[in-house]
Amino acid sequence: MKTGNDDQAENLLKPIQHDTDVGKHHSAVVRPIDPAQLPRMLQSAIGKYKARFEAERNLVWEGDECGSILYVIEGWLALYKSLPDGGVQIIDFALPGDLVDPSGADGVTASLTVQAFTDGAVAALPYRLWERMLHESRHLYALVHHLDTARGARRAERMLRVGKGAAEMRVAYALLEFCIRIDAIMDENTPNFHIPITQQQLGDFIGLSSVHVCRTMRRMNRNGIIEMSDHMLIRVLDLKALSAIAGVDWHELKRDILPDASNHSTFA
Amino acid sequence: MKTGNDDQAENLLKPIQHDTDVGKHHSAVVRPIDPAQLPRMLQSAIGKYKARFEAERNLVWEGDECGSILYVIEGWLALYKSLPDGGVQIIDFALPGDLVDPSGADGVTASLTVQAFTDGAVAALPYRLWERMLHESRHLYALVHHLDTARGARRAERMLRVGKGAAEMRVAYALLEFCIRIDAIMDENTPNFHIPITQQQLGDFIGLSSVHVCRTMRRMNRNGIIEMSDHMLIRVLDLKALSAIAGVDWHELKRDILPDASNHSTFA
DNA sequence: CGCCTCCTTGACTTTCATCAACGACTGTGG
DNA sequence: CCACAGTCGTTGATGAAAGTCAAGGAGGCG
Repeated sequence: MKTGNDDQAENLLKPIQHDTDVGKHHSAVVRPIDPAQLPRMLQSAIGKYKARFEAERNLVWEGDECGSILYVIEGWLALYKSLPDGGVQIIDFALPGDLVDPSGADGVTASLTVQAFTDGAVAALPYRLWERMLHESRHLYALVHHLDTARGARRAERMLRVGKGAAEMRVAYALLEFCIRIDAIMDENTPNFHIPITQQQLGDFIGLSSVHVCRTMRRMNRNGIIEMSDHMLIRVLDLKALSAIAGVDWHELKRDILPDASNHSTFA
Repeated sequence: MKTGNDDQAENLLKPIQHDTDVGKHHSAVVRPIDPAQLPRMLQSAIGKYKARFEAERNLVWEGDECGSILYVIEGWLALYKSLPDGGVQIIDFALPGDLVDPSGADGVTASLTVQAFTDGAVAALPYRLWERMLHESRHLYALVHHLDTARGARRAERMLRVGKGAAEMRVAYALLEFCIRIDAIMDENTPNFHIPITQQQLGDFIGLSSVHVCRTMRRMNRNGIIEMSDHMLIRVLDLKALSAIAGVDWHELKRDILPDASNHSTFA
């Protein structure tokens, strides 16, 4: 970006921090920030507000009123927006353990559509209840904030590639993102996972046509980087090459986008 | 997206809501959610942690450790990420009154770079302090959540257009987003505003080359839709046409992305 | 005045979308 | 068990949209 003073510039934040208050990042964690604890913490609310859904069902429509947070218990949800001309962009996927707040700035109107890509179940927690729960449990609040941060980083990472990356990079990145999020089975470092989406939908996720997604994946296949079978059962043969194409370092990416107990330093 | 049952499908959420708890969206607002109150609420913290910066200064670097939230007091900040090959994507701009949390999922590593585009000032509030403040004031928490939601909707709206929109749409949308965010002076419904960025940077914001941004804006100019002068002093002559190109309804867009006292229904 | 950054325009190239056709597979109903 | 329709993935041909390269012009600033 703007150049000319990168050398002389210091991280502005460092000098600002008043060490008495900051406490740096000492590792004295009070309670671990582990999203896996969410289901236990939400147990009673989940019991009360649980609802099953079927694949292809829309749970929320862009523009509708919406009074609840969704906690995904099981299944894949797609969050998407559409253009007047019919174009669709999937903003994000919500996987089990994720929270979805569809509302926009007014707090009641959904700013995107939430569609089920598989059968599954959610707990639809009313905003009022949710706000109360967050306020009553600092630990819950910390967990949720952790998920928020991870989601933000994930979307930013994708926006970078949709905005500035070529088709290969977009596809490679998307595969790695899935890979990390679903914690793919690593068989001798060759991730192996299934994603319940079509190439068309993958295209809607990364801003490509289905045809171009197909071509790109085939090329990666021919180059021995990935293997596909049976409707998006992916096997990453060459994780290094795929990461290189995606412009990603596997560990850095995990650190940035994976909400996980082993991946959080807290200041609390 | 997937079709075939849109007609029969109901908004899943409605039946789930237990009305006793939901309370719908009754307009009995306890305290208005007004971001303009933030400076007052943060007064003492701002006083303690305020720091000035100059244009082109980087406040945070992607990958660095980072222990503070930034509250923007004055000036424009750009949040961007870069690719190994040098490509840059501006994820968002932070304007006065906005909050910036640069950290990724691990809570301490910045997932993006924060650069000043103008002179200005921030308050860099240490995470610990920030968390405590949020927990102690439900009202502050609600305000911050309001800002979060607006930011999310704003980024989703942009992602939709970067992913699926042509150059004209991306440019038109970006202009409208600026227009709304800076609350442009409306002279007989012709917004008039200055954005402190070059065409190159506008391109980095919406995934276009500077050359193409230029061409696109010139075309809009020739068509009598906008007027440009003096390095990005923009005058929107035909707001309707610009909105149509952007695929946006002015009021809906405001409702979705503008954090504002007049634009929030609360459940509290 | 000269330098520098930014905008502007033209010429050319590359990438990707679109259109179209076909094969593989799935489930369905006869 | 076999047509069948439907969806999805695959491939080729073609065209449009946007990137790149290059050169010039306008304004700001020392």
